Amino acid sequence: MKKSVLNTIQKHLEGDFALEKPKDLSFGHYATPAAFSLAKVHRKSPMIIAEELAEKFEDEEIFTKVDALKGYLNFKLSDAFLDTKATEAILNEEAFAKGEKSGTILLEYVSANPTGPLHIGHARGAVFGDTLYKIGKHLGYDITAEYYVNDAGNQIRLLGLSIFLAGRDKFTDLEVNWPEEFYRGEYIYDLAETAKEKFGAEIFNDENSIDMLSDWGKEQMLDLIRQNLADANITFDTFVSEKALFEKWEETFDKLKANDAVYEKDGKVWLKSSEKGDEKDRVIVREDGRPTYLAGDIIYHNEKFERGYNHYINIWGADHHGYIARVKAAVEFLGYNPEKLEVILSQMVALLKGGEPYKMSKRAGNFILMSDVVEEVGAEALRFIFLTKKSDTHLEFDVDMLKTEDSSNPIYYIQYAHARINQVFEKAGKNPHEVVQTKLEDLDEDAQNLLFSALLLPEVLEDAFESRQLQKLTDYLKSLAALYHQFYNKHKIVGTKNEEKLLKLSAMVAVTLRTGLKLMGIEAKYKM
RNA sequence: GUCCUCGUAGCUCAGCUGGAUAGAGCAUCGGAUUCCUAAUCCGAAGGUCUCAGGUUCGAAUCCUGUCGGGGACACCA
Repeated sequence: MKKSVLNTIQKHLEGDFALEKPKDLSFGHYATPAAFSLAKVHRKSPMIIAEELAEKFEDEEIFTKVDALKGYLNFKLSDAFLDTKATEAILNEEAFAKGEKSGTILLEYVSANPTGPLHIGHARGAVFGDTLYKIGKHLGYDITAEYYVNDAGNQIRLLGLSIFLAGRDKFTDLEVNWPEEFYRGEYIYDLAETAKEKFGAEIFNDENSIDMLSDWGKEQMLDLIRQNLADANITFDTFVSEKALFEKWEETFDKLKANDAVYEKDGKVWLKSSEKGDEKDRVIVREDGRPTYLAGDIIYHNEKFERGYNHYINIWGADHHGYIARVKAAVEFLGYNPEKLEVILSQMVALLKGGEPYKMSKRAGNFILMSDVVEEVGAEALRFIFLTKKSDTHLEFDVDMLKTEDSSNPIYYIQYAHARINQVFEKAGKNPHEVVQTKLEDLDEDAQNLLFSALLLPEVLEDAFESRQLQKLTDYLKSLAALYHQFYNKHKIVGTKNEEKLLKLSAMVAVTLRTGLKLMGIEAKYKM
């Protein structure tokens, strides 16, 4: 819709101009302040320029009215144009708001260490990533959703050790010397219990079983993580193992050396990241020859770029902020364009319950499990609440609020609008396809505004995706639902002389709500 | 200390590539149901957009600074 408008305006207006929403829909559907900037060039008043411009649009069919007001140029779309768009959408719902974008994107998100279940902070990145994925695909991008499994390094051994000690504590009489660092939390004891059933309690007598428990525990945790994700309607295309990637370390290291990216000092190997915008150089191989975590990420990003995507998006926790510069530096040293790598930070989530704050900690046992929250409020409410806020701002919400089934819970508000529409059709004894050929003409202002709003989904989706601000979609759906509720309260539909028109209008609203919800991983309700 | 972020209604937040009278939800108060679901709607009240400068036709929006909250500054992942 916006595209048609832009094309038409371009016929009469040269150069760049901003197309925006008028303050008030009664002014028109679209507006441009172009006359203000032209005023400078032509040394004429913006009012006069706007009026001259308005006249040029008199013969355009998609507009019924183009007028100048206080220097703004306001465009009002014709009923026939809006009707055509609505008819297309209702007849071919699957294609509604689909875009024609092209290009491949590798989207990496969650990538939580397989050392424990997902917590509420992971859930935010997961929901954001999954929704970005769904919307991007709808717009036409070829996107791959990838999970980077950190299955190498200390933390996996720590997992094995933690299980081992928990088993020793629970199933043997041996004394347990708890080290400074280990994984706490009930799930470790659950794992020890399962391990006992599977391997026998005697494994807890032998420290040699720690390695085995590490590998086994990691697999268990990955299964659990996959399950946590699936419970929130989140799936991935690919899982990439850090451990497996280390086979390519020599090869990647040689490439860095060939590109003069590293040097040796104090027995360690350093990446010259400060040459590429990082604060300082970073160690990538320790004195004892073990590569650091950064080395793993360098291999991974080299491998990612070898796969040849057009664009790369990583969704990281906000605590990884300082990590961006060094990874980008590495990418550049590897001979790739670091601008193709985009990092989206997902900020902390503060969870409240009954107004009391929860404190989260990843290592300690008192973090809030994603699965607990999903169980408590449902996957859909969780997804929705995470999507109502920008990913890079702190989010605070109270689980008690999400448990209520009234207007303080925004998802019910939208669902209710959708269910209402279905109810109206039931009362009328018709279905959308029976009324789709009715022409939407001579609508009153309320109906026209509602129709226009329902047709905005394509541009909202594009805006939300390109700006990575998915709250634009939730905001839009909330306001569309509000418009429908208002309309419903004000205008009777069933049994009126405008019944067919208003049913078609309702059907259009339902298509938009349903499509928008679907892209957020939420199924529209037909009855409540 | 350096860097990054945020600061808008009582609360949680939109708005920020400069543009028309700064918005929503919640909470508060008042009202609407013989009529398609009142899980809704209508109305009222609520603001020095942290503060101070600057840029210009125009600043919540951009710049500088200030104060306040949060975060990052590993050979841990």
